[in-house]
Amino acid sequence: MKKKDKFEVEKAIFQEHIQAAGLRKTGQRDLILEIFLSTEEHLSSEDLYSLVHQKDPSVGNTTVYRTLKLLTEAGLAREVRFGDNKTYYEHHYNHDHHDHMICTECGRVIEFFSAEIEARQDEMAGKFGFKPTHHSLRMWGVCSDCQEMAVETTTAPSGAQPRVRVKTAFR
Amino acid sequence: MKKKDKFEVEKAIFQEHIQAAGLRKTGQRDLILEIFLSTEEHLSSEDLYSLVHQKDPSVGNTTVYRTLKLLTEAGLAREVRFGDNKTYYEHHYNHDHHDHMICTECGRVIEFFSAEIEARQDEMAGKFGFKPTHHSLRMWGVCSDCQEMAVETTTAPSGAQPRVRVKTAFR
DNA sequence: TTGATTGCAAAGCATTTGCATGCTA
DNA sequence: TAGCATGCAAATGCTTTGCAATCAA
Repeated sequence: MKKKDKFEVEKAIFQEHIQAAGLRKTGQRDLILEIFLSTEEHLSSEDLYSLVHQKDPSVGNTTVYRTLKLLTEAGLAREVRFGDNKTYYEHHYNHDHHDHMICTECGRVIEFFSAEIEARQDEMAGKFGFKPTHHSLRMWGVCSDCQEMAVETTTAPSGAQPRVRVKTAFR
Repeated sequence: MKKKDKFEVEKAIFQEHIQAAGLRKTGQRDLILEIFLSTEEHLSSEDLYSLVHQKDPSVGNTTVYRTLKLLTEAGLAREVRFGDNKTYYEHHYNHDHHDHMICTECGRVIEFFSAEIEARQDEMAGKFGFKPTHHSLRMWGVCSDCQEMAVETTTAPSGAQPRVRVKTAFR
């Protein structure tokens, strides 16, 4: 049996978006998409550009910007901002909605989700007759690792932590 | 009895901050603070600059930027971003913490507060051993006025709305 | 008098745009 | 072949910085 492409669904979505918009499939777009999908991190355009550049130095900066915008329109990527005046992109397709905690010491980003918070948000919107399309909740502070460092403890990270995906921005 | 300055407390705080940091009181800073305090809106540096410029055309753009930063440090102003890549400033002293709903049609900003959301946030942070210093919750969508416009109703805004302060950004 | 403050112009930075060339459909 | 895509350089837009002149303490 032929081995299936790990990202075939995402690629099909992109393909569909491309065609629906009367655009064209190109080697650059394919490469950028491939690398974006294989990187489970919050990437700035610059980050992605340097990864792409390693594989194919002929690809230009502008194309990465333009393609990221395309991926966002296609619903494959989502823009996020962490306060350093850069736009980061994260996977959007098949990824649950979540919010972010950003460590101001090390730049680590913790993704979390609270159904209760979401519910209260909708409730508040309803009170004002406001129809929300999307939202953004971010908390800045100090992550557990950086707190430990600050007090110079040697205690090993203890016990069962809640499930969390940790990523790093602020390169 | 002498009439008291409406903003004497804020001015005293600024004065104190100025002195504590070994800085100097100047006419420009006084004017900028005065105008900032008298404007109950979300102001970009450019907005504030043009207001200041009307009173005193000799004040420069840069000074407004620098002073807004100073006001933020002094705890009198708070930076907010609504997604148009500008930094807005709102009053911070003696103003309750709140979050924002931003109408993507007209730029109207609705301030709201939910103790429950705040509590859930702290709870989530606690789960991850994260010590939050501040946070930002924003919802984008369509405000009630713009929804009415969209469906071309002539119904007058009905009934008792929750207390809300409405401001406008995106000038 | 000393050193902070100011305004101007220039520089920064992330991102966008104009345009000639290249390439997909 | 038509016209979208690309890469480069230049342009943007907001914000910061360098610097000489000014001004507060």
